[in-house]
Amino acid sequence: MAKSTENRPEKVLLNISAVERDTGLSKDTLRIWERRYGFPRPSRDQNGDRTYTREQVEKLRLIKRLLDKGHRPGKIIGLDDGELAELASAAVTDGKPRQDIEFYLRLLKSHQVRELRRQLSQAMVRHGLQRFVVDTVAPLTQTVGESWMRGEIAIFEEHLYTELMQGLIRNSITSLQSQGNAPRVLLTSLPNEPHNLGLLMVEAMLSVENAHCIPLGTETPVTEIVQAAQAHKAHIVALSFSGAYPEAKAVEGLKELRVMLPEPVLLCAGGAGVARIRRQLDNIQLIADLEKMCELAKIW
Amino acid sequence: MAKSTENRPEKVLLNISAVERDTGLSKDTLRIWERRYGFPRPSRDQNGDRTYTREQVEKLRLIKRLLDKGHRPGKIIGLDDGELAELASAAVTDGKPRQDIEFYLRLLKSHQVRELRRQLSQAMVRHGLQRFVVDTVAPLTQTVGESWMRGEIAIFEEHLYTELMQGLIRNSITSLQSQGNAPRVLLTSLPNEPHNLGLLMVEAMLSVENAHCIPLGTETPVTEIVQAAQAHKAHIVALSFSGAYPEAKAVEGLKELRVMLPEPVLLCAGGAGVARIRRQLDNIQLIADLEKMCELAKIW
DNA sequence: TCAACAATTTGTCTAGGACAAAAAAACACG
DNA sequence: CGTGTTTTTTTGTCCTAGACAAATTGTTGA
Repeated sequence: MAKSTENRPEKVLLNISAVERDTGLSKDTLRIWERRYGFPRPSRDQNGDRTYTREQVEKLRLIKRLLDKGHRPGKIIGLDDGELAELASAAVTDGKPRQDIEFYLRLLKSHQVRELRRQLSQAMVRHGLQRFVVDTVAPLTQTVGESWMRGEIAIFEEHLYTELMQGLIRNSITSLQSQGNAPRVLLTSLPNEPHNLGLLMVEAMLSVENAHCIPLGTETPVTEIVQAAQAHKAHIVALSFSGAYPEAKAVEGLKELRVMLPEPVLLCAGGAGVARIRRQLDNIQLIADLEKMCELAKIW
Repeated sequence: MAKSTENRPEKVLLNISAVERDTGLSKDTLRIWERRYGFPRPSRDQNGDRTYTREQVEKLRLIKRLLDKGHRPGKIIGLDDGELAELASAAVTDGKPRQDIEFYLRLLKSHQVRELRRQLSQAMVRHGLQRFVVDTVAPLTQTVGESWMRGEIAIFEEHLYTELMQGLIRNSITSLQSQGNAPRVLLTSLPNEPHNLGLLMVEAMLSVENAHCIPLGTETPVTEIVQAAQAHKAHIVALSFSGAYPEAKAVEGLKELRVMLPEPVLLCAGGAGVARIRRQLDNIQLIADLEKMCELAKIW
């Protein structure tokens, strides 16, 4: 049955299944890359099964991230580590540097989690939830993502950041319960879109505006979203798409949802994944930034 | 490239990739089941690719759940829907029915989210966080899962429940900050294990015991876990596995992690996914229930 | 400048064979 | 009658290698 990983004490080698798990690249893709581009070229164990080194997996992860940014496999899989790193750095946003953001990032990098939480918590109180989300959480999240790509912070640090931030925002939201004649907003993402932070930011913004949010978490199938909208008599359905989400899939999913949702329900989509979409979609609101979402809710 | 799901308005058929995603059964497994047992026998599209019906996917999901419960493929693939439903019902926990759990479940089914939150919140205050987690959250979560299996609640209702419960627990945790000489516990799950509720329960239990929890969220690659443990000088690394996680993968991942972690770090694994594992693993603590985890932390 | 068409790139699907690990069954022994 | 030990069966994952549609890029013509 399971062809388990061989545990050589010195050199830990991974089988194809483990690499799929750690990189998000399917076994089929790994095999065909090897056939076409000659990388990765794993050695074989005594059964003839592929065994990948740590270095190969690291490089694969970087490549995956660059693919998400729009690069093409054929162009970047032959590049050596230095050239890849260069590409990763090239993608940096050119906006003016923000001192506070840099400060938070330093705290994250030096693993001072408590201090980071304390500082962020203070900032939240000082500026109010909405400004905090727009001016701090959003840019900081983007900066963290970019730093990760440049290899300046590790995945686990990004995880830790996400978890910490979720805790902070969730905590403020619970104290905000909508009252009176509030619009009901269903919040979720489509399958294969696991990022929750964007949704949480929207929820925070809307909760301040006294909207009644119904968060379904991430990765809800289309049919289920429709059922949920019906069951909770939602006025608005809002979806989030991260930059890694394929544009075509997003459009496809949104159209499908629009057809299945009752006419009067407002369908919104936001996040870096829809910022790229140029053409208009009938009866679908593409939200450029968080504040626009609030205006929509206010109109109700 | 991507052979995307065909969206015929009338009959929605799924390709093998979508079925893998929705059932958790690998493509290889789906194909070999078809070859060996004759189920599922999908029809083919114009390209000769397998196309599965909703009914087939439903049955596969049920079978998957039964496998996780300990049944064997050869014995149960072949049974018709009625016999499977019978098995599923037979698998229901035989403990005495709990009135409160049933009550919460009714609230969830009737979409009275606010009332559900209010009631749960009250129960938490009344019994304290630890008892609440052990006596209410754990069994309720299990019941919700079982209800889903029997088709009694929808996926979106399960999503809503998870989201609500996460909010509740996270909220209580934030007020608990460890002090003094506390053991540092790293909490996360391996890639392909997205369930966060179990981790959150553990975090709640441990936080009450004044442990210093470092939650990394879900799906952290093995190498990152190792780095994180080092960076935060963790005394304990705790992983969570849901029932759907393949046993072989769990064992494989744990062994790999054990090899790479420094000797003195205690490695623990809990959740329904490890409850099945019988044989002992060297230097790996398999945790049967939440309270055991606390005892381990107390020893520190 | 933009649309239409052609070429290339890329990921996923197919088939069937092989085999190791796990589980079950059969067996031997006290 | 239990309890180790060995065989047999079950089961999932790996392999190779070919095919092809969808996405992307490049080219042509108005």
